[in-house]
Amino acid sequence: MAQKIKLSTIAESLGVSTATVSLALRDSPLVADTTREKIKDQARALGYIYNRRAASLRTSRSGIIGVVVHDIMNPFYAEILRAIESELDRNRQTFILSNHYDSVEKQRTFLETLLQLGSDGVIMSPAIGTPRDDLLLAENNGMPTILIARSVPDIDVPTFRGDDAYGIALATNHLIGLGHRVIAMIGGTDQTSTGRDRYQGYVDALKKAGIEVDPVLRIPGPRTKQGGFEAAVNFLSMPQKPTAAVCWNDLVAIGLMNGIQRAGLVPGRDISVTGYDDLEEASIATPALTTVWNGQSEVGRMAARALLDKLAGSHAEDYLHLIKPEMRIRQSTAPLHPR
Amino acid sequence: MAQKIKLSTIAESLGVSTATVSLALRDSPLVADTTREKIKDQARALGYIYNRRAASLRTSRSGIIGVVVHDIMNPFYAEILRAIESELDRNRQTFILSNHYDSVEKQRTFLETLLQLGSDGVIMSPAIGTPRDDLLLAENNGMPTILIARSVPDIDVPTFRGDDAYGIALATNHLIGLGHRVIAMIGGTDQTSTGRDRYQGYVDALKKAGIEVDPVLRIPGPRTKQGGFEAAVNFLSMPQKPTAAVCWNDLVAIGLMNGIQRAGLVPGRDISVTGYDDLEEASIATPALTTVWNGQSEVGRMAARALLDKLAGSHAEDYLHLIKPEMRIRQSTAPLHPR
DNA sequence: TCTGTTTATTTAAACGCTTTAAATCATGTC
DNA sequence: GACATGATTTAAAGCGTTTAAATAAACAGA
Repeated sequence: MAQKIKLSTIAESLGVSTATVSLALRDSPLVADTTREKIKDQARALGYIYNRRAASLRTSRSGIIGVVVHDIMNPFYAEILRAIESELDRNRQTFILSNHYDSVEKQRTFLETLLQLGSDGVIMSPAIGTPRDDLLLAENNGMPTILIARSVPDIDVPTFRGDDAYGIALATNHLIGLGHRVIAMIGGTDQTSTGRDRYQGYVDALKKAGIEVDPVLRIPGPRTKQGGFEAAVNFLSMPQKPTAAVCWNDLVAIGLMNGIQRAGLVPGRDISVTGYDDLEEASIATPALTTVWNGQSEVGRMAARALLDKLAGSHAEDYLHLIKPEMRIRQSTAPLHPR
Repeated sequence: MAQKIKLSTIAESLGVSTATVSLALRDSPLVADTTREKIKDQARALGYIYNRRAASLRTSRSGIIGVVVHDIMNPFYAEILRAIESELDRNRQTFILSNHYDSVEKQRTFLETLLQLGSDGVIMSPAIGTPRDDLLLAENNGMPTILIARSVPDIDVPTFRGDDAYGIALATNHLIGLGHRVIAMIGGTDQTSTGRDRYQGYVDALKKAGIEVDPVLRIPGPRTKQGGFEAAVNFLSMPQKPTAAVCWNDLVAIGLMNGIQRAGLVPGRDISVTGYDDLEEASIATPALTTVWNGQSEVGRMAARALLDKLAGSHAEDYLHLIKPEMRIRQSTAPLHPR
């Protein structure tokens, strides 16, 4: 790198003004075709690198979109991110990613960073306990915000997520239909809207079937394989002897199945297990996991689309967008075994 | 947002110059304590947001570090990223992430974006087939580069990765020690340095034990669970009747074990399987996976550290840093069964 | 009171780009 | 040849920071 090539370097070498060069490189119709070609060739020849900071300082558009989720390592979010990435890529936006691990502080720090960088907008799955001010921090500073996966009551921010109550009811009804009566619900928390909705979906489905709801059968816990794995002991030693488990998500379900196998039982025969999300992994688990598709790809795609539209100036009127989950029946659930 | 608060807004409201404000906010000893306090209070009161683009335009330091890997959804990279994240966080650097999915074009586009944004440096696990020019694209434009996980021959760029040949030899020797003689190697490619090293480690271990190497026993394939799962059919129908498999990584091993179970056999009893990486998941798989720890956390931490040091001006002399893998023996391997 | 030092603050010039009004050029018409 | 018209090009004013150099203020020593 001999020396920094900038617009003026090109301009001087060609005897035109920087204005012309700037215009030419961005295909403005104001500059003559021949000039444009000459300029583009020269730019290439000199190895010109567009300086976005300078441009963005001038235009106050950065081409950067921030994305915050709980944990990108969690395949559920990873699948959403994949969809966001592909949509943003198509629109030549750079995206900056961060985990908040449900730390409100880490989330705020990240939002502040985005503000400092002049991010054009942000897509976030808010950390548990996010104060209202933080949620609006971006929006109030001119950075449009879209929520995904988790929603916040009474807030006018576009939100995209699966219909949890409906989805869990699908899974619960499936088990009830197979004859199960003692059904536990494993994993997750009741501190998020998602958590409350899911529990509600489970409760409603049981009630509608005339099955009494026993709060002891609700075993909250980490939303990970490890969490499901560790819940197995507790689950198997319950005096109520549940014959089936509705799990918070696929990870918990797979962990639970591993735990059940360790105990010498066969999931999908001795115990029925449902997952939630339908991760890529669900279909190759052993036994293949009966689960509920939670629309990750749709959530990601639609959220990104919504943000891009908003940036382009369009104004949507609806805030909450619920994606309808769908049942995926595989081998981890079976009719209640006569014992 | 009434109107943008900038340095000059604060300056005017306090009757000082913007220079003083700038200095004060960054704790320069050049400004008097009383003035500094006054300024900081005012900044907070007005809700001032530091404009990094402007600062970075001026200083040509952005505080941004780019990170490119094959696929952040792959837990192997995710574990590395976790370590990088925590190291960079500690040093208040923002990081921008991207997958290249082994597309040289996507990788180049990302590198160009980083250059445009004025990224301070880049940590990359180069895509298969990355041309030399691309590898040096960043470096040649003043953006220090660190390579991780994959290395490139004859190139003076600091590289951090596990010692693959040594690690795979560990796994292979472990199986040989258990009495296995027909050992397949499943998954992965021979197009990367990693691939060649791993195959070499496997071959060398076999040779050293006086076992003839049968190239048919090498089944390359995707480095995913799906890949391992699909390889099972092929693996189980081989005329050579392998009794053990050295897998490219844990994902392939877990997929393979799933496939073996589907066929009614029991991994860890009928067939011995080793993984590679020691992902969090390895220990909760059923059976718990015997594998080789590949130092993900170390690779990430050291790579980030090296980049930060380089940015701080220190000059390291060594280029290739090999992390020594370690054997983790669990239940997926067992002494050769008399049949 | 004057000079020299130290401390505190300000001035002014970048950093590299975009944008728009105004200037220049080329062309065609009468 | 004068003039209108349309096509190109350019000058200049920022965008919000940082920083070297200049200035001002305060203080001490003689």
